[in-house]
Amino acid sequence: MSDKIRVRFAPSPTGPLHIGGARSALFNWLFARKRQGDFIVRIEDTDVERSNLVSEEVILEDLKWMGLDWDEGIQVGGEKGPYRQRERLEIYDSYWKRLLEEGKAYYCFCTEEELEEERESLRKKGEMPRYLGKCRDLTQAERDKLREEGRKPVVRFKVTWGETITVEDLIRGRVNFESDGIGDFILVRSDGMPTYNFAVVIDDALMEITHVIRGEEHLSNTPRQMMIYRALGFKMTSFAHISLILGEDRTKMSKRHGATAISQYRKMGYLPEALVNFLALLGWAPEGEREMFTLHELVEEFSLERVSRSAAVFNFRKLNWMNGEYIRESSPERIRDMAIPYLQEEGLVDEKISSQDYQWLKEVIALLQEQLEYVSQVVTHIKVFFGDEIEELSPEGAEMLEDEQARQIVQRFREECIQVESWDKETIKGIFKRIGKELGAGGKKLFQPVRVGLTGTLQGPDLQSLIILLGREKVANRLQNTLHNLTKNTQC
RNA sequence: GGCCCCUUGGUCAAGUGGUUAAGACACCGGCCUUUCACGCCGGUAACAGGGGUUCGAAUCCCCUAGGGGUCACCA
Repeated sequence: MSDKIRVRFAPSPTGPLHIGGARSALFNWLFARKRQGDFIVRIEDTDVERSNLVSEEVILEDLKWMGLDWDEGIQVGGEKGPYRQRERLEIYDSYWKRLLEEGKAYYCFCTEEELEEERESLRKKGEMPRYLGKCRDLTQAERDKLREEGRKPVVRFKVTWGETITVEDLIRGRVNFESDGIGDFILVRSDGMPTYNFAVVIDDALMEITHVIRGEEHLSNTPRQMMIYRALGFKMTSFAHISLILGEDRTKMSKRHGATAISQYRKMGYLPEALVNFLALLGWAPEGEREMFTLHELVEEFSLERVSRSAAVFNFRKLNWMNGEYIRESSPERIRDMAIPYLQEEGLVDEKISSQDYQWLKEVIALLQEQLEYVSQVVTHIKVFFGDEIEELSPEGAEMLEDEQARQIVQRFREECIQVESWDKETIKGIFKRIGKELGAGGKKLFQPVRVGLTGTLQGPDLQSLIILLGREKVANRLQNTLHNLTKNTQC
């Protein structure tokens, strides 16, 4: 045994990996990597009703997608396994039996109704609803009798009253709790399954976890867990409770605030490094003013001391900005490859892409990528590159083409396009030059009519690049169609 | 309701007794550009309130208010 730091991420596989869990995992991972410690992933699946293997898979995939790896745990193994709580049942058994023998725990036969009644009356008195220990002093005979009646007992921890439990939290400092406010809590359910508070202690202690870094919602559970550590004579771990992530209405982030699952961001085409960078900045701040960091750089910068105590609102706009930054820095090839599935889904490109189209797409993406916030947006931006007709003539565009000269420019531009021998930037430039000279137009007056004729709007990607990538045929067809529709409309 | 945590601009946040109270997103303005976007430059905007302590408080203490979490045979 060494003084090596060991931290863990212990999700319960009852759904996808959420923003909050992802950030907890990230902070644990960063802490481990920074301090050359071990990062362990354990599955907390004692909730038989809700746990499922699919969720487990999804969570693990999302962690990997974020770039997090683990030294020990599920899938990779290790000496302190197994790493799925359902496979550790015998281990828990030995510990709760020991507590029972030492008189530190006891069987409780109370029914759900009895408990609810007790809670309700305490609530009415303005006290903390909790179990007051009714079954603490049951005799063996009484227990046998209740068992014969068919009651299935739970095992409760016997809380010592009149005690102050102090959590030395690495982020929050000292936090005191009175044991009188904590009722005898359940260690083992009537079906023999350990509860979270019990299993988590056994696992953290046996896996020699040195630092428990988790969400603030666990802070009030900590005194219970500390009591178990003590009762069993385990070495206490350090605790660090990170603040919650809130939605825009300042309540705990949930589905109604928008996308909360990591997989949703992945599906929308967010880059993992952007999401990770953004998450790192929620509740933690680096030393300088820089805020773009790779995972590797985050490891260098990270420290628990700079984790903030207050809750943070998840700001989608900033995430989008940051993701856009990462998209702009990415190679067109990468963004293209990410974009293809969305384009296929829209039917814009074939399932099987020719190498020519593949190349073409790269150039199109290179033009588009600066305005993307996330990759799936590509399907709307890329529409201008498809079809022989413009999607829709905008009012501003229509107004522009009311001008006689503008229409002439479009007409002439089309004619030149058809006649010209080659199809490259120089050629297109030459056409514009010629027409400009011929009709005495330049700048906006020269370029915008063509843009409108080609796209229907006043804005879009660089015009010359657009023309090249559209190809001669589409350019000619679109301009003709636009002109045709225009005259048709004016005649009516 | 009891217990616990939190409180710097709309949002993320720096700040740890003396600062013109950083920076980023968003917003507004300007520049660049054939347009949009990108980029660049600039601007609006904050210490929840009240008491102390101190020569001096965003920073330390107390109270109030507000927000959040938690009180399960869920984690």
